[in-house]
Amino acid sequence: MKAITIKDIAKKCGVGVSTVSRAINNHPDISEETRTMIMEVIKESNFVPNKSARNLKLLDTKTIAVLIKGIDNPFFQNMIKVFEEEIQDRRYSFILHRVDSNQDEIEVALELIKEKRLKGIVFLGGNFSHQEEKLKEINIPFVLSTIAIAGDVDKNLYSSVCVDDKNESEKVVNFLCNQGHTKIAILAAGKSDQSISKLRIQGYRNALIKRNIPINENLIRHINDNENIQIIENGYKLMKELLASGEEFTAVYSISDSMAIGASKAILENGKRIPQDYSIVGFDGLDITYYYNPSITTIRQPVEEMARETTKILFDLINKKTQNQHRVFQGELIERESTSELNR
Amino acid sequence: MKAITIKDIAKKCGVGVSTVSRAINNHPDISEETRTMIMEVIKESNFVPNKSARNLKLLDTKTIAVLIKGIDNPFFQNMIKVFEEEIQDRRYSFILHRVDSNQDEIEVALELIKEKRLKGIVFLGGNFSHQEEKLKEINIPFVLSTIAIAGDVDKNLYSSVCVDDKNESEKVVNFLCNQGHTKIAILAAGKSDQSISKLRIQGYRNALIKRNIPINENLIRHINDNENIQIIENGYKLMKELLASGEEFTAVYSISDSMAIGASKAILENGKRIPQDYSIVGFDGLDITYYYNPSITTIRQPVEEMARETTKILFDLINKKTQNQHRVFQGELIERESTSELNR
DNA sequence: TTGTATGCGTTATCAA
DNA sequence: TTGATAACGCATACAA
Repeated sequence: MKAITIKDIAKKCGVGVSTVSRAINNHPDISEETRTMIMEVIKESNFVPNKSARNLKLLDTKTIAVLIKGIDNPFFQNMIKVFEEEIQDRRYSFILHRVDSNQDEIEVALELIKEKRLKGIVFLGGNFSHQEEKLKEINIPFVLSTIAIAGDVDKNLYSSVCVDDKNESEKVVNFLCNQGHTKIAILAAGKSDQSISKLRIQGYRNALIKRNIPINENLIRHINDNENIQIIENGYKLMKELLASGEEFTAVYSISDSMAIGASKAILENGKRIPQDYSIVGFDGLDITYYYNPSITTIRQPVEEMARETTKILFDLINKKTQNQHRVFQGELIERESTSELNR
Repeated sequence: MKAITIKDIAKKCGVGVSTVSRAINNHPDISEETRTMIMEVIKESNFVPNKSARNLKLLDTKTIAVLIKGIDNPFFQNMIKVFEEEIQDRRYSFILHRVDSNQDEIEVALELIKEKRLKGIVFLGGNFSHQEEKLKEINIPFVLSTIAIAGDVDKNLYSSVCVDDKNESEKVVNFLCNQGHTKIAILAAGKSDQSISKLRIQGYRNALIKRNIPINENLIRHINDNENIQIIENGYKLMKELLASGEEFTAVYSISDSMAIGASKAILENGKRIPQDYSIVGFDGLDITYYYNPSITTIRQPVEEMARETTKILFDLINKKTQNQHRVFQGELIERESTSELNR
C-alpha cells in the first residue's frame, strides 16, 4: 500500500499541488471556497504531509531543540515543562531529543540542525568535555543549561546557565560546620568525573581548608564510574559501605538528592537516627526531599528560573540582541529535619 | 553560510555523488581505497548527511519509535532503557518521542510513520480513548504498553501489554481486608478518568462488595481532573483533606506510589504513625517505595519484563510471526513496613 | 486566485 | 568499481 501524497490530494480535488500546499499552510492567496474543499478531502483521505519532505524543502523552520542527556534525571522534568511553554509562547516548535549517555551530544546536534533546520539548541545535562573546534561547528545559537564545562574553553564560543557548583557546595559544608560538624562525609560521582561532581568536591575541600579542618580522604566516597548519581540505590550502597568501614563521621553531604535518600535509608536501617546520629544534606532540591521522612536539608537549584533564563538567552541570541552570555544562579539552602547541631 | 552537501564532498574528492553515498553507507561495491579517501574528506569538512533527505528517499528504514505520554512518570524510565536495548540488539534504530498530554498520540504516530518510515511503534502511557477508525489508519505494527484502552475496541486491531489493573487493585484491597481493615480510603485520579484509575477503583469496589463491606463513597478521593497522579504533592493534598474531613478510616490505598508518598507525609505531619494509626499501600513498585521511611507496601509491575514482551510482540508482528496479541502480566504484592494488622 | 515546473539532499537504478 | 540521473514529497517562483 503506497502512502498518500499531496499529488493524490491534488488529483482528487482537481487542482494543482501548489493549491493544496497553500491550503495546508494557510496561505492567504487562496479562495476560502477551495481551501475548505481541499481540507475536506484531506480529512477524508487521512492525508498527513511528510515532514521529511517538508524539512528538506524549507530553509527556515522556526524550531528549537532541547538535547537532554540523562532524561531519567528527575531534576530535569520541571525544566522541560518550562522550555516547552516558553518556546511555544514564542511561536516556535519544540523538539525534545534524548541523547544517550555514550553518545556525543554535538554530533547529535549537528545532525539535528541539518535535519530539522533548527534555529537554536539547548543542551541540558551531561559533561560537555568538548574541544573548541567542535563547538565552533555549531553554526546556530545554543545555550548550555546546568552543564559544567570541563577544561578551558573560550567563553565567547557558547552561552550557559547554571549554578556555581563549587560555591554552593562550599555553602553546604559551611552550613554543616556551623552546626559543629567537622567529620563530614561526601558522597560523589565516579572518581573520573570531570563535571559537577568534581566541582562539588572542590567546594567541599575549600570549605574545610578555609576552616583548617583536616580532610579525611576516606570520607570522600565515590560510586563506580559507570554508575549514575541519580540512582537512589547508589547512595544506599555507598552509605552501607561507609558505615561498615568504621570510619567516624557525624554528617553526610550527598551531591545529589537521590543519593541522599538512599544514604538516609542505609542509616535508618543500621538503627541510627537522623539527625541525632548523623546529619544529612542533599543537593538539587527535588520535591521528594520535602516528603521524605525525615525531610531532607538540601540546596535547591532554581530550576524554573534557570530554564526561563536559558530560553531568554537563546532567543536573544537568535534575534541578535546579545552576545554569548553566562548566567550563574544562586542555590537556596533549605534547612529541614535531616540536619541539626552536633552535640558533643 | 550554506550547508555543505554530498555534492560538495563529491566535487572535493573528484568523484560522483553516488560514490560518496556508497562510502557513507558502507556499500560493498566500492574500492577500499576510494572509500577511505572519501571518509577522510568528509571528516575534514565536517560533513553531516541530511537525514530528512535520507528519510525522504528511503522506503525501508529499520527504525522503531516509542511514543511516550507522560515522560515525567518515573515508572517509565526503566522501561525506556529496556526498549532501547532490545531494539538496538535487533539492529534497529530507536526513537523516543514524547507526546504532550493534550496531543493526540495517533496523529503524532501518523506523522512520524511518514517522516521516519517507521517499521513499528510502541505506545507507552496515556489513555487511548480512540475510535477504531483511527486505529486502523496506523498501517504498521504497533503495541500498546501499560495502557488501559477505554471502551469497546476490536482486539484484533491492536496488540497490548499491561497488568490487569482491576484484578491487581482487588489484590491490594483483599490484602488490606485480610489484615482486618474495612474502612479503606482510596486515592485516585480525576473523576472523569476513564483509564487505569477507573479500573483500579473498580477493583477496589469489587473487593469490598465480595466481602460485603459497605462502600463509603466519602473514602473515594479524587484529585482534580487536570492533575497528575505522578505528582507527590497531589497525594499529600488529598490526604490532608481526608484527614481534615474527619472521615474514619484505618488504611489508605493510593493508586500510585507517588501519591502514596505524599499521603504518608501528610499522615506523619499530622502526628499519626504508619502503620500503627494508618496502613498505606501504593501501586507501581517504584524504587522509592523501598527507600521511603517507613518502606511502603506496593504492587510491583514487572516493568522490565513488560517492556521486553512489548518489543518481542512488536518484532513478531513485524516479522509476521504472529497476529495481534494481548499479554497480561501479574503484579507482585510486596509487603513492607507501611501496613500491619489492624488492632481493634 | 491558480497551475506548472524546479529544486531541496539523498539513495538507487542503470549504463559505462 | 564508478558516474549520471531519476525519483522521494513537498514548497515556491513564476507564469497564466
